[in-house]
Amino acid sequence: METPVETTRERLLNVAEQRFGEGGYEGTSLRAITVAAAANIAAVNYHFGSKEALLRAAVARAMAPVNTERRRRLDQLEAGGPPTPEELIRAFIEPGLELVLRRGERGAVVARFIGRIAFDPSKRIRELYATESDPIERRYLAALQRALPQASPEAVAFGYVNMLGLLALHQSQALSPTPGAAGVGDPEDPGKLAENLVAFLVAAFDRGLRP
Amino acid sequence: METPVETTRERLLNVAEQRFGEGGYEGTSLRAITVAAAANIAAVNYHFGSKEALLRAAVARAMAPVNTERRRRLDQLEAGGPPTPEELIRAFIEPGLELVLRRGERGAVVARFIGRIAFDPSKRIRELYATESDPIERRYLAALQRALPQASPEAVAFGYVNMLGLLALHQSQALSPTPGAAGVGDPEDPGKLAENLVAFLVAAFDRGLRP
DNA sequence: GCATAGTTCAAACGGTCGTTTGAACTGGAG
DNA sequence: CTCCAGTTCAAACGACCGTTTGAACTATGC
Repeated sequence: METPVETTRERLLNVAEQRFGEGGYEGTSLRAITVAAAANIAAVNYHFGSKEALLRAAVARAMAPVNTERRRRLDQLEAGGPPTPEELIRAFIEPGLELVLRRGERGAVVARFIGRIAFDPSKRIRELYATESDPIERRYLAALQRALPQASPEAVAFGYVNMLGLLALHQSQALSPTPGAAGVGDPEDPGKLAENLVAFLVAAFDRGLRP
Repeated sequence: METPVETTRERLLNVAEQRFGEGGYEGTSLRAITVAAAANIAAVNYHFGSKEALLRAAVARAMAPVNTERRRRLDQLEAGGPPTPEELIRAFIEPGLELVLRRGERGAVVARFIGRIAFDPSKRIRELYATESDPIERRYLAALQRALPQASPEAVAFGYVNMLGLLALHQSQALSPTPGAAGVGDPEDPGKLAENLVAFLVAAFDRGLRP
């Protein structure tokens, strides 16, 4: 087969999601990224325009498969009867965990990167993440509301924020064993983490949302 | 009464928790802090020794009343019969939300700061937060395990991490209206947020932890 | 008044930051 | 071979970073 040579652009994106996920946006310098990517310092501005544009491109590339899978599952669910809360929660959580965690080291790097971005309280980064995942999130919110007609819109939004936050938490802890909290980010069986998280959230949604 | 003049040291701590909470540790410069505190740039190194030491001092000061209140509640609970999961969750969440949110703007600033620190995936900052809250957290973990004897230690730790994460999430969103998720960080009634969060977590702990 | 410990100050230290420049290289099209 | 658009490169830009210095100020005890 032909040799799939990594372009400078791809190497920059790979290293960016590794370093940004590890040290955060402000805590990672372009020089650290370009050195690790075996690229010239000017390459970032040539290919992306700025440091922030590199972040934006990395977020878009990392989120694309997750969003695609979520859309696919949501389509499939809504094609059948009205989905249950559990089905919706599963369709949201699993693409975020399995899809990246099942891909070994590289997948965990992507997960940590996504989690850290989704997590970040900084205004600029929050907006960046929001624009990337806004449309699909609206669909989930609406579907959740239909599945939980007895809950107020505020309660559904509250549950959704919590689901998003917990997913980001466990994503950002990929590659972080956190020995105090055993079994959480168990790299041996990411599916188990997904099951635990889904069960936790289903219980909270079903009985923990005040009307 | 005597005029309670704020010392330079206090002003630095006040501004530090505001700016660190807003822009993160790496994203906030000592110059920005000292200017806002009407102090000389050298004041930080004189009073604290370094930027990181300033962060450490700010974390310690902000967490102290929360930890004290948690200890007090835990003592009180354990003086009576064996506490229920709900009582334990309440004793953990409420000091983190009410104690700071009930104090107006300043309290919200402290909450955001604590939440952001507890939230931060960076190694150095995680360790800093851990040393500050480790002893009391061990007590909570042990008490939770006793209150949930049917759950495995891994499951209890998983629930605990989620509780910690959701508290940090809502703390860090103090001062952030997040219009999409209405009612979440409602500054008008922080007690309501505490109630919602406790109910959410109690349901998850009671029925969402796999054995 | 004077010494002294505590605090503040302007100024500068060496380093690193994101970004820009213009020349050098690359590989395919004409 | 020539040309040229695309890419890489070393070098430098001004700005800002955390930290240090040593002198100046302040207030208290003698």
